[in-house]
Order: sequence, then structure tokens, then C-alpha cells
Amino acid sequence: MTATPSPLPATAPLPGAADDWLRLDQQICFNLNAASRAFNGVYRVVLKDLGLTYPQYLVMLVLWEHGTLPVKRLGEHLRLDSGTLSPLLKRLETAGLVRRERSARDERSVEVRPTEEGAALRRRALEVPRRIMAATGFDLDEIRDLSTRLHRLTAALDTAVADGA
Amino acid sequence: MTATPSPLPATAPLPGAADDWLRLDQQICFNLNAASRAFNGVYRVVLKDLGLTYPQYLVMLVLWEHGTLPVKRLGEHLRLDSGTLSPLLKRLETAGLVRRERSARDERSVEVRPTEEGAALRRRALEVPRRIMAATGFDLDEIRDLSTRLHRLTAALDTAVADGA
DNA sequence: GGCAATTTGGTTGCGCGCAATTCAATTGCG
DNA sequence: CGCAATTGAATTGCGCGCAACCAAATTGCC
Repeated sequence: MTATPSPLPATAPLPGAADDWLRLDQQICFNLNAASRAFNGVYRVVLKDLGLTYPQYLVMLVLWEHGTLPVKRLGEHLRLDSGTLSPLLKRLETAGLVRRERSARDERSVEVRPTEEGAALRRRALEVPRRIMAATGFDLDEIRDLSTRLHRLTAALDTAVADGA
Repeated sequence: MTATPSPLPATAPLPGAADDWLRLDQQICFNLNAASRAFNGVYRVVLKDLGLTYPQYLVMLVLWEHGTLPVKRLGEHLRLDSGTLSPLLKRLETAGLVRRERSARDERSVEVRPTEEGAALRRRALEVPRRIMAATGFDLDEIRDLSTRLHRLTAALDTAVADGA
């Protein structure tokens, strides 16, 4: 059984005060969550040819842009920690797209670099953004605006968590 | 090791044409993904007292609003399938918040209803939305606007996937 | 009635995402 | 120098999210 493409509308009949809060609350984050998963679904289709998952694609994007990076830096770019990255990078290495080696200068650090094959994959990835954009049906300005708001939102939320609530 | 609260800025030095696309692409969905995870982090903190994860909270929201629902309907509201809901509901049942029983009219269907304890939890959940809103630092209108856009986005993406790309 | 197609949930398998723990290397402080 | 504190990765454990597959009940068509 698969998820229904169009969920029931999030609106409900009774506008009781407390109920309103609980429903609005649902819309705030639920819609964000749903959009994120919907994006994931599109990427799943588009990235299938490349043999990448969406998080793996993000890692390759960063590596294509920066060349070689220690796991730590990669995690800072992607907002991910080693608990997520270590197994993911191991899979990318098994797939032959990436190499990992301990830094000579600092034996704690592990440098991640794209292989020849990984670097070559970049060419085929160039068409991905256009296909994703097409799937959204949004124009560039709207996407940019949304992006900016979401970035602000993430920053605010991270700050709130760091401050303990 | 935990994720760094403030990731490096997603901007990069060289504005080459193709690179631009790949970086913008990253911003579109990456920011959405990051915001979704950041929200999850805030909910994790706020919901700890209630003993709920965020997806479990969403299920309880729907049940509080609608009373009793078959798994199918629950999935339509939440955009989730049985592969996700079955184990989740089993955990909620183990926690004593929910009961599941086969429908008498249609033996295929499983009706999910909140228990006394599950219904009682609603009172304690009433303060959650306010705390989340506070963490975002956004005002109601902005949240509503964002919600609407994201809803449109989700619909467009789901349609695109259904149409095979 | 009888049989195929559909519907509904459940199960399995895999890949994140993240907290918590562990371990080695490095840094810093006396 | 010597030792505690810090840092960087890896590992473990658990809960989604989803595809793929399965079983049972129901519906529909003849």
C-alpha cells in the first residue's frame, strides 16, 4: 500500500478556540514536513538514474563544489552529524563514488574526496535541478523567497533548541 | 557528536552558470529539508514531556479531532501509508494511548480510537502549539502564508511524481 | 454462485536522522 | 613534561518513511 498523493484537506468544520490552535499548529509544521517528503519523492524518481538517494546527492553536491573535505566540514554544510554521515559515506565509498582516508596532519580527521567516477557523475547531475524546478511549478523568484524564509525559520528553530526550548 | 546548529552559509564564491544551478538547487530543497528537521528538533524537546514523537503527535492530533478512524483515513490525513502507520500505531497502543480493533462491518478495516488516557493527553498537548510558535519567532500571518505556499508545493510535487517525473 | 480484481493492513528491508556512547588523537594548562 | 579536557569519527539503538510484497476480506462482473 502506498501513500495517497492528495491527502484530505487540513481544514476542519469546527472553529473552536483551542481546536483552532491544535489544527493551525498541524498546518505549520505538517505542511513543511509533507513538502519535505514530497520533495524527497520527486528526487527519488529523478535521482534513480544516478543511483543516489537525496542525502547522498547532497553530499556529492558539496564535494563537487569543495573538492575534498573532512567529515566534520561536510556535516557543517549539511547540518548532519557523523552518526548519519559515517554509514552514508561508507555506502558512497562502496559505490565507488568517494574515497575516505585519515588525514596525515590530524589522525582524528577523515578526508572525503570524490573519485574519478564520482567527479564524472557531476555531468549527469547537471540536469537534475531543472527537472526538480519543473516539478514544483514555481518560478525562480518564488523559490528563492521561500528558500530565504525557510533559512530564517531553521536558524530561529535551531537557536530555540540551543536555548533549551 | 551532534549536528552544528548553524551550518555554513550555502553561498559559494564562484558564480559559474552550471555551478549556480547546482547550488540554487541545493538551497531550494535543502532549506526545506533542514527546516523540517529543525522543527523536528523543537518538537522533540517540547513533546518529551508527553512521551510522544512528532509523527505520533500528528496521529494523536487527527484522532483528537476526528475520534475514531480506520488506518486508511488516518493515512490520508497524514500522507502516510500502512508501512509507516502500522508499527507506529502498535507503539501508541503499547503506550496505552490508542486501541485498534477490526471493524465488524468490514473485516479488512482496522479502527483506531484514542483510549481514556489518550484522550486525556489532549489537555497537556494544548500548550504545545504556543511553544512551537514562540520558537519560530514568526507571526501568525507569516506562518499561515508559508503554510499555504508549502501546501501548494506539496500538491505540485505529488502531481509531478504521479505523472512519472 | 464463482472467480478475478480491488481494497485494506501487515511485514520486511533499507536508508536516513539523531541521541548516546566509545575510542583515539590532539590540545591546553599546570 | 604529564594529565585532563576537548575534538573528530565511528558505532549502537530506535523511530520513522517508503517500496515491495503478502494475506485476507470485499466487490464486481459473468
